[in-house]
Amino acid sequence: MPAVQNRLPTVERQAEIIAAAIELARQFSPALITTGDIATAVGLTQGAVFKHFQSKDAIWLAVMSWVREQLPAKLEAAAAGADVPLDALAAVFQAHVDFVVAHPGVPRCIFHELQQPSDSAVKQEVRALLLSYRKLLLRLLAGAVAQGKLPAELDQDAAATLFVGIVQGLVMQSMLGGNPGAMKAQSAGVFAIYLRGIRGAA
Amino acid sequence: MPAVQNRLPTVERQAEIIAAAIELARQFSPALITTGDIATAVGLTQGAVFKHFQSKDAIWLAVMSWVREQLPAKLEAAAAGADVPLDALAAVFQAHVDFVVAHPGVPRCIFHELQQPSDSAVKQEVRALLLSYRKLLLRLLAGAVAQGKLPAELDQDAAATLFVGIVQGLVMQSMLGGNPGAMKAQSAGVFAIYLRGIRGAA
DNA sequence: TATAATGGTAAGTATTCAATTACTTACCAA
DNA sequence: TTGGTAAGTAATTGAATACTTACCATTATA
Repeated sequence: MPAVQNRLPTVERQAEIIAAAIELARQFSPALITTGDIATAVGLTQGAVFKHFQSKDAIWLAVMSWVREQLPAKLEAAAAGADVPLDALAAVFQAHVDFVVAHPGVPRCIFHELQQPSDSAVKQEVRALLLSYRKLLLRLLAGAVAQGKLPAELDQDAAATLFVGIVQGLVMQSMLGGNPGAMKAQSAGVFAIYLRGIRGAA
Repeated sequence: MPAVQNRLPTVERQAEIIAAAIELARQFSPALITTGDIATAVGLTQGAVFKHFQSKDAIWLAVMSWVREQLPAKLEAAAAGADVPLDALAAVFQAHVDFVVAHPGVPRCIFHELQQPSDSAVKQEVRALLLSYRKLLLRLLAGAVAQGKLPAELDQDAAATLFVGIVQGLVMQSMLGGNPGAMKAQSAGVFAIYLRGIRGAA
């Protein structure tokens, strides 16, 4: 019967819950995060969570929606800030690394969703995210080829796949070590090799 | 009530359980695989599983031990079959892709373990696996540099990180599509870019 | 200022799942 | 044959966990 101090409108509370879920995912596997964990992180009782989300799944869906609204915007902004396509590629790479370092829980959520075999709404959100990522990369790669900065024989599909793979691989290896900050240290050297790879004549 | 037809010694039953767990992980997230699932896959009752493993965790530990005994052997064999270090690198890459295509459940188990933040015995097994992988790669890279096949200025650490990342990235993207076979199609183009990247002058 | 909606609590429900227990059956060596 | 051990079953236990319900306090509004 302690009176409620912090009564918040649903929209704000939802944002808090989403942030808490991402923050929890920094430390724990999303599979192990319970609605109770989220509730205490926000400072509510477990039941109160369901005043703002219909189900636990809806929370993760909202998390992915948040990512899908944040990350592409930052990547596009990074790309837009560069003059030539190759610089844009580097900027996008850096922006992605920065985002992951800032929100280490996000890749864990993505991995977690990818594990589900069924085509849940959440997984479709993830798929749409990676698809738009690929599209951005292909645009930049094609632009560089058009400007003669990359060889015309370049396998652009493979180059895009490799780009995404590099980031994902870095994330994975940083998760192994436990410190997402280590990503930044390795990212420069790794990207340099990538650049040489796509620039070198076929 | 039904008489037991198939009574097996623990060692064989353990092998069956390990195989069943890996096979189940092909379809379902390891987080969702229950001891009951494993039991019915093997054709036992749930309780019987615990005649062969002390805990559920012990099963996943055994799975990773199996991987740690299979995969490095195949990679080493692939490396040994090549004459020059650069061919060995390509062979190792191919062997790894083949292994993952043959056992798609394995990367899922690895991802799942990496999600656990604590230093469980299983995670240490994973860490040891990737460490020995890196060691093999660095050996091959250094060998190629010594023979003048790769530039002396090459950032070998970054090259090893990137190599592992490529495979992991491919796995991840194939999991997204749902068909692990797609990995093979992309692997050649991607590896070609990698090769150019490490071969190109710094 | 009365009232309805909202956001919260506390307690409960149904279910799932790892692990245990009590007991049975197959196998093997003496 | 027999007795011990290993490998199995069926049933149960206890702890989590997602979600619900009954109720209460705050807030906004008519």
